[in-house]
Amino acid sequence: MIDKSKVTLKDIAKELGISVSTASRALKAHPDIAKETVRAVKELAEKYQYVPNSLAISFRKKKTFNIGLVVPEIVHHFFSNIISGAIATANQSGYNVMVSQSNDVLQDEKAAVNAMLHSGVDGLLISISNETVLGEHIQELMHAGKPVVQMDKVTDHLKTPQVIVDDFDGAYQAVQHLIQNGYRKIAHFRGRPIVKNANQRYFGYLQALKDAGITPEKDWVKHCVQINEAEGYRFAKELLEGPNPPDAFFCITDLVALGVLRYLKEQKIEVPGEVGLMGFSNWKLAEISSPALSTVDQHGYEIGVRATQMLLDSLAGASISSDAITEIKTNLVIRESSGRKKVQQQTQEALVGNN
Amino acid sequence: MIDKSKVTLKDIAKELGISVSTASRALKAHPDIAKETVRAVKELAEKYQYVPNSLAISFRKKKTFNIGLVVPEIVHHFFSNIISGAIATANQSGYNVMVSQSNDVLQDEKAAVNAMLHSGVDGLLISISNETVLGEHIQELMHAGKPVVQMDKVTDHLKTPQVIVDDFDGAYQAVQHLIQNGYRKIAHFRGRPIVKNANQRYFGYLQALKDAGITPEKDWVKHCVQINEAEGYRFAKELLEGPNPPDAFFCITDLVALGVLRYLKEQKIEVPGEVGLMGFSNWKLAEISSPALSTVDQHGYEIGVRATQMLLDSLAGASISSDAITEIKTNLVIRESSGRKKVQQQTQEALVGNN
DNA sequence: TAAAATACTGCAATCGATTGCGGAATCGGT
DNA sequence: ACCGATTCCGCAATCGATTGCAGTATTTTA
Repeated sequence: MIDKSKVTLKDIAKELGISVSTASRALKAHPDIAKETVRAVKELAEKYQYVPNSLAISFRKKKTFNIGLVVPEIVHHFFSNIISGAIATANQSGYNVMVSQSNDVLQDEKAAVNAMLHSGVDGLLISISNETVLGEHIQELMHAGKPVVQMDKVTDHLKTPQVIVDDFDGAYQAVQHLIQNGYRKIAHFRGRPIVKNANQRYFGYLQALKDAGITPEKDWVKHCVQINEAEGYRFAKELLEGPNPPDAFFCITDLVALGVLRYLKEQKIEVPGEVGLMGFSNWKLAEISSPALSTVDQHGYEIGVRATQMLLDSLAGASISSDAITEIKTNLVIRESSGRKKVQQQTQEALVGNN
Repeated sequence: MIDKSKVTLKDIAKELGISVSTASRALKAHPDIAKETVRAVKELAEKYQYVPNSLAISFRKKKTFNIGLVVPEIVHHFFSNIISGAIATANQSGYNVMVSQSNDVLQDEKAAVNAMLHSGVDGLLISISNETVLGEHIQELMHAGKPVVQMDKVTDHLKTPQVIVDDFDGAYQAVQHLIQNGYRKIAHFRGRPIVKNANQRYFGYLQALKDAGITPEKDWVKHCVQINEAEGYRFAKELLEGPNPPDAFFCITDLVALGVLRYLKEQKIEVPGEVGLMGFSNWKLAEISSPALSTVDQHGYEIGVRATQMLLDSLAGASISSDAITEIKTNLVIRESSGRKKVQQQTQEALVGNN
């Protein structure tokens, strides 16, 4: 019942009494081959459902039509979107995608990258772990002639094209939006300083304040150790119970923002109105929460698409300059949590000229 | 700078003035080879960082150490957990995983499965699309001698091992839990009847009612056309505005439950207390919502792990009976939304004997 | 000392498809 | 009838690693 026996060129050649080389050429209608022979070979190939052995092709051409994809976490809205976009794009061009994750652990990332190198991927898409700095393991792969494209979490130590989120601009817009809605005492719960994205968002936050003539308040910037809901809750409580409470929060991620929101709701603080809130990433969570969370969409799917296109182009022979940086613009997703601040006496004048 | 030139056995053999075959045997310390030769070869291999060409090995052994994984959706909490578990398990055994998605479209699934077949995976893990019935494309792969394991969304038309969620029991427990907390008028927003999982959950719901001596009410079972938040909202509104409102909702998925919750909050209906609510799947959403949503965890990661283990075993030569069904038990995640019903006169007697 | 056993090593085929090159057959031209 | 051109096809090498088998030393045994 089992039909392991795949038809090979040899089988076809033998049945037709011709050589394997002729059969091979006939299948691609080489001009050297008589039309009649071509016809006969193609007919038999059709009849036997001949499919060239891809392993043999890979071996000979030194090309597998597989690309590798390594991200810190698969179970993560943003990254799974990247994966989805990458796979869709790769599949369209006849490539398959091998996926692995680093769990933000350098050792795991090395293992994953090595596994991919040895399994013979043609190229690699990677979003590096928080622990990765130099990326020698990735260098090694590049030395083997495999093109690499970095996505989102990148390091400049690797001379590869990058497809990244414009975190700076995303943060800038988010904070600007809060300001335009009347909030001026804006806190920021940021990520770890070794993560470039976290810094960019922080800088965007600062710039937006600066451009609005607002002096940033050191105490309102908190470093999240964990990026989770509890952390948002903790810092919100700390600041709002303190002597100098802010009137808005811009959080590194939606999850943190929802922690803030939980505290605000517990304290029966009106959101929006008394306090404004912005997240980042546009998780499903943000859409469902109540009030619905305003946030910044990073277009993960598109990042996957663009990065894969670059990789495929470079695989197709295009010479992509190794310092090409593609910045994908974010867009503001304005829902409820960032709505207009209720005007009170002491802030009324601050609103003049804004809209 | 680029070092495409990989060292081959031939290089090593030439440098040592021995034959390729000797070099090959030396590397695996074949008893025929003199210790001295073995030493020399291993030393040189080390020096040149010789790595056997995996493409050549694959070609010769007809084995790629790649497995395929096809799910309906990558960007989905449950499936991305499956993927994560599968990859972790496969990697541990030196396998890489090629991932693709069907988008619940049969054509896409066929394309994905064919792509994997042709790229030479050793086996396949699949969660079929809603449109897949017979799965001839998967049959084809099985005929080519590739083992297949089905996960979660399965069809009995394919004679493969299955690793599935015990949806019946999960639903049973969820509904039982609502009953134990005093709810008796329990509605169910179910999924499409062609999806086996949806039916199992429905049957579990019915059984739990029956075992508690509750007669199911036809009108309280609604078929979700889309599995989304709006659908939950819509049906909740319809039932609660109707003449015979239920006092609890068991939903096919957390997302639908959150739609219900939104309506309940809008109507200032107390949750829990007046109305109890259970979701299914344990998305991140459920944890964050307020009140936090009680739900059923499906252990996606473990499903990925178990299915992959079966596939690897069968790849390692173990004969897995083709009708082996591994049912992964769910577990109840009791949070807030299913809390005890407030006792009112007309239902008080119904609670006697329950706890 | 010759024969047999032992210890090493290499030749060549194999996996399946591709391709440079040379050879055979047919045809046309003179 | 002979020679060059054209048409069509196959041999053999190649990719890199593996392995059955045969062959050559070297040592042991009788």
